[in-house]
Amino acid sequence: MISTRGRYALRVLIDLAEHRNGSYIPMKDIADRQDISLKYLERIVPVLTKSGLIEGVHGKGGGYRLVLSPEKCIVGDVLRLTEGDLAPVACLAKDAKPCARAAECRTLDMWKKFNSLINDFFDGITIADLMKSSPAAENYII
Amino acid sequence: MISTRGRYALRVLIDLAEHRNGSYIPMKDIADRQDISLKYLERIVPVLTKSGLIEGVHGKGGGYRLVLSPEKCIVGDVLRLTEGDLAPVACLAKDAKPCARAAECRTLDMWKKFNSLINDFFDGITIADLMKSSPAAENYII
DNA sequence: TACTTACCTACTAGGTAAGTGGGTTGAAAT
DNA sequence: ATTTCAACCCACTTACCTAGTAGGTAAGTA
Repeated sequence: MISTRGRYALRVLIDLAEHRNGSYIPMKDIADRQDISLKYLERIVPVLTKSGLIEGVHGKGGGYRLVLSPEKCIVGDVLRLTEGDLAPVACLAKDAKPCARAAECRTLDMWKKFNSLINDFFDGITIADLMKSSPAAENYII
Repeated sequence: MISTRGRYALRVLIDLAEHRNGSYIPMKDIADRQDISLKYLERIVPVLTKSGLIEGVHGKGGGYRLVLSPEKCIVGDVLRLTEGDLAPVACLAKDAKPCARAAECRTLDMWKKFNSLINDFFDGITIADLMKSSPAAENYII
């Protein structure tokens, strides 16, 4: 289940992309437009700044700006950053302790394939894909 | 994230399938073999009985037995039963209240496609696929 | 009657989600 | 220099969920 952290982060990036004009956009504007608590956004957004996806400047006239173009901004990266992990089961999480039953596990292979499916799906979508009427993964071949 | 409920349920069904000989298998045997708390399994399993996937008989010589053949036992059904829902976002859950922003949401389409991807993936796998060395979704075309 | 096994309800400890409140730091405008 | 604005940081809260455990009852067989 993708939590509000990941979903809100995506909406912030889409908003930044759609209102992109070179200047900085205050998070308060985005919070108002997206109808999300400003305080909560302030807790979510720093991870995007630290990873270099967006940049923020303090003070009057400040705010946030996309660093990458929307075409280069991968949804999978955003979700992995904000959600911590996209692993569908505990044993595939990045901090998981090795499972003693792995060798005999009948389901591990399925979880691994599902894990790849998830990551590949979101790595195939960019913020640019989500702008406008968002055909999104329209061209994802299934 | 698939919780232990869903994962344990699958392991119970695989165990039942692999030890299937017409008689009833006590949950204690499965709990021992799978190294899962019997008490916890007793809380998870009734939903499988109620939905008709397995049947349980009381008393000595009792236990559980698969009703369907492993080939007809769909992993997607098991997970939807035990996890309640496989929806990746709150707004697509079966008890979700309608979202006021749905018409203008740039991400809804992506979540819907992801939702289909998840359900289709698990609906394409049966308990029979998971038995033995479990090539699982080896033949799932991506 | 004794034993076994499914089945049921209530309870608990620990963790996570989704925020809120109250600040501090940094930069621009006055 | 001072005010103003906005990013940034940290502690806290409320509610809910996960992964169990405890203690039974119901139903069937030996």
